[in-house]
Order: sequence, then C-alpha cells, then structure tokens
Amino acid sequence: MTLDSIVTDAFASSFPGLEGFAAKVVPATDPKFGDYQCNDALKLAKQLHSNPREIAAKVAAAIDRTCFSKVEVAGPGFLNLTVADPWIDARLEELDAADFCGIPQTGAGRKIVIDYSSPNAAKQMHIGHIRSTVIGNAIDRLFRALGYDVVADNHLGDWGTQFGILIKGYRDCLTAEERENLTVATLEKCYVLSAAKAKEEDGAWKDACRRELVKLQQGDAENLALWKRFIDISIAEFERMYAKLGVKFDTYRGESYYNAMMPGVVSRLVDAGLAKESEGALVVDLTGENLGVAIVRKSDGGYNYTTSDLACVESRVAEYAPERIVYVTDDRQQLHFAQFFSIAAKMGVKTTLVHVPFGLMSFQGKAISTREGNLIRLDDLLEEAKRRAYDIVKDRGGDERLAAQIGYGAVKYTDLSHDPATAIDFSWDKALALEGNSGPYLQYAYARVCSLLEKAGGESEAGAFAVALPSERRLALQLLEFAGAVRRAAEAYKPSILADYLFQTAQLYSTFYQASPILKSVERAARLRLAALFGKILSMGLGILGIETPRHI
RNA sequence: GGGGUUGUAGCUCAACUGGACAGAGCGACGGUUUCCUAAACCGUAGGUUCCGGGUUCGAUUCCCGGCAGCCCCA
Repeated sequence: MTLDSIVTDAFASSFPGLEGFAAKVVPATDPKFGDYQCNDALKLAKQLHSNPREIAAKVAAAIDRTCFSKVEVAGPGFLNLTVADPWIDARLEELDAADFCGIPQTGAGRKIVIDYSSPNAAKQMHIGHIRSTVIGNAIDRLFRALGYDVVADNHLGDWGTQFGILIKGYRDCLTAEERENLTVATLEKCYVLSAAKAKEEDGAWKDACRRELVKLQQGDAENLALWKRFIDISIAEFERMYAKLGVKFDTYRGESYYNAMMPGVVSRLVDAGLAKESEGALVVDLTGENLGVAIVRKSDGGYNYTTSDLACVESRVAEYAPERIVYVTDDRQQLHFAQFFSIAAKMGVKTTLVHVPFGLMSFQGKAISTREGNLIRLDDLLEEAKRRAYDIVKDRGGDERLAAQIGYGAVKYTDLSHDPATAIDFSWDKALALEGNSGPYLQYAYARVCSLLEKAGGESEAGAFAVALPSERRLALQLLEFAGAVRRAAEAYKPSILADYLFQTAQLYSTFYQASPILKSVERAARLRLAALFGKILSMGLGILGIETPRHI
C-alpha cells in the first residue's frame, strides 16, 4: 500500500460519491509539519462547495493509521502526516533490495532517439558546445535509466559550402607535411586562409572553391575522398573530447547522410499541396499558425535545415519507429523547430517530436564567436579543469586520473545544475567551482561514505535499518524520493532536477554525518546501513548525470 | 513591427507545476577539528519574487496590461 492509496481510500470512504479521485501525498514543505502532506481536501472543497477543514478532518478520521504516528489537520485544510519509524525502515529495505535503485522501468520496450551535441566538422569544439553535449547526454542517460531503448545520434554539420572552401584550401594553402599529418586544428587554419582569399577582389579563388564544391556534390571521387578524410579526422577529434566527457553516440549521421533524400521530401510536400512556389523558392506557409513561412528549397535550388530535418525524421521513423525524438539545441532555433514540427505533423509523421532548448552560453556578456576572439577550446577548458583539480588533489595523494574525474565532473555539474532554459555566462571560477553546490562536493560526500564503509570493514557490518534521529529520518525520507526525482527530471527534460535532488540529499547526509557518530555509536549497524544506501543512491544518481564517483579523494 | 524567452537575497540559481513563514550556494560576519576525510558542519545578517491589475480560501507559479534584458523572424 502506497501512501497515495491509503489516503485515497480514506477520501473514498468519507465521500462515497467520488469517482476516480486519486489523492496525492507529497513530501512536507517543512519538517515541522510532519513527513508528508496531502492538499487535496482544499481542492475537493472547491468542487464540493464545502468547508476544506471539515473535509480534511473527516478524511483524517478515516485514514488507516498503521503507517502513521501522527495525522493532523492544519491551516486551511492541509493533512499533515507523520510516518512511523518502522514504516520508513521497511521502505528503505525495499529500496535497497530493488533493482535500479527503485527506478521504475517504464521505458522497457520503448524506443526514443536523442539528437544532441552536433558540432560542425572540420572545427574544434569550444565552450559553446558544452551545453548540448552535456545536457543531451544526461537526458540520454536519464531515459536509459528508465529502461528506454535510446538511440543517441550526433547530427554533425558535415555538408555545405564550407567544404568547397576547405578542399581548395587543402590543395593550395597547406604544406605537404600539413597535408600528411592532417588535424582538425590544421583544417581550421586552412579554412580561415582559404575563406580570406575567397573574399579577394577578382573572385577567382571564390569561383575555384565553388567548382570544388560542385565536384564534391556531383560525387567526384577525389573530392569525396578528401571530404571523407576531413570527416573521419573530425569525428576522431570529437571522440577524444567525448571520451573525456563520458559521452558515447550510437550513430554519427550528419547532414550528408540525408542529402539524397531531400528531393523526395520536397516533391512529397508539393504533391500534398503543402509547399508552394514563392519568389523562385519553394515555401510552406505557416502564417496561419503564427509561424511565418518556412523555405524548403531556396531559389538557387539548394536545400536548408528544414528540408534535411524532415528527411532525417522520415528516415528515423522508417528505421527505428521511435515513440519520440528529442532534439537538444540552443534556444535560437525555437522557431525553426516549431516550423519543422508543424510540417512534419502535416506530412503525417508518426512520432512525437520534442525540442529541448537551452540558453546560449556567453562569455563576459558577449556571444562566443571567432569575431569576439573569446572562443575557448573545449580541450583547453577541460585541461584547465584537470589542472586546477590536480593542484588540490596532489597533496592528498591524488593522481592525474582523479584530477580528471574531479575537474571534468566540476565542469559538467556546473552546467547540469542549472535549468537548461537559463542562459549561462561562462566564467572559469564558476565552471570550475570545487565547493558548495558543485560536482566535487557530491564526489567528496561519496568518497567519505566509501571511506567510512571501508573503515567499518565492508558493508557486511551494516545491519537492519532503524532510523530514529531527526537527521536520520530526513535523510531516509529523502532517499525514498530518488525514483521520483529521476522520473520528474526525465519528464521535464531537466537534468537539473536530479542534480538539485542529489545536492540536497548530500547536504542531508553531511548534516547527519556531522551530527551523529557512526562507527563508535551503539547504532553503528543501522547507521552504516543508511550511509551505505545513501552512497548507492548518490553513485547511481551521479552516474545518470554522467559524473564519475571515485572511491577515494 | 510580430513572435519567443528571461526577470526571485549583493552575486549565481532553486522552489516537485496553485499551497503553510519564498529556499540553497558563493560572498560577508561569528563559531566547530585530542572525534568516522574541514572540498565539511552549525549560526547571524540579507527579499516590494520587475511594476500594475485580475482569478480564489491561497499566486514566484495561472490570466490581462505595462517595463527591462537576451534571442528569432520581416
């Protein structure tokens, strides 16, 4: 019997007329009110046009008391519930025995695609790529934790005019040695040089670039091989970053993958009467939905993102039949996705499309761009994070590996602890925070649990749960909310909900740990058990955020 | 001009989708190590939740109207 159903029963027996009324029991907003509360008497009073306190009193009288040590009506009609300690112990026992730390496997047998990170090929990743990568990966892990079959796809920017410029630059701006040992950094330099020459007066270089592009598009073997090489080098470089960040993709399907499908998409749009000619371009008019006009084929015959995204969604539906496709991109693309989703719906695409927009990262209030000259390479950020962590860790016998776990964890947590919707202004100190609400705070809490258990001689020392002190009860009740926090984070596409939960949990543990001796206590066995369960939940939760949990710090 | 989004403590952010006295971190000030990891813990100070209306037992949350920042589209 869940608390929900116990209270629902009490409502049902007090008010026989209620059909399908489900009471909701939530954690108390303040410990002084008890452990849980139910606010439904207030809601019901509105429906029934009667006094909420009387309703609450009637329900309180009807509640089965076996789980509760106290049930009272307070304020305008709140039902405050204090559970009996043995009830908590029994729930903890269940939680500890449950698979997946009690996370319901609601996604079993269900497939979703998550599209994130998506950097442009032939460029190095920079701090502007952190958000999509880290938030997207946490959403990916959240859904896997719920049992979903997830396809993580990296929709690379691997096609377009920049490759004409790159191929021309590769041939005429690089030394033989640079061509031999080609890196992404070299490709970047090569692009800058070639693009600069393309702006020259006579236009000869620009024309040459265009010719290379056309050859590539027409399948010229040499240019195609070069393009392929650029992509392979780019992906290898991205994977070097992803390895540091603990990110793994199932597929790397860039725009090029959908290239050949685009004419088909356009002709279907025309056949369905959705796309119409306008000023030489082909457009879908969405002004009726206040979404303006979406161009699906430009007047020069080229396609744009809307078209390739439509081809992409059709391809994914045909291949995977996912119930949902989630796109994690910055919030500038909201209109684009609204247009694309609307057209997809009109084409009869059978899946739910979700856009998770996040606020753009800026640096000292300015946009991150080459022009502003504030483009901090992701690799440099991660190295600096590791270096700062190492300075602290080395005195305690920590090595480079530990420094990386802590430094990278700090960077990831900083991002994940904020609601994706908020814009973030990058600063070294914030990104690399090691105290307070930070990744290392959580890792430190975990390391202390591990150390404690080790000193105790392993988890075998732990006995039955027996919560008693307020600090133990509060920690215990918080642990029982884990699955709910995971579920809410996934439903809202906000890893920050889980991060916030874990931080609060670690705070409650620290308070308990500080206030109550464990090893030297007569309650040793029970407290060790509680500490061990906290460690298990924390480690699982951080794992879902993609943050590592070293056992020693 | 149209649309989106944000506005909460000095700063950075929460607030479980309408609940009780709006909470954390950082910073400030003051405490806690013969004791399980002080990257920790405890306490104090700090608020017109941008402004004005509305809805109701109850609004940071929902509705309307403004203001400001950022973004997108003509």
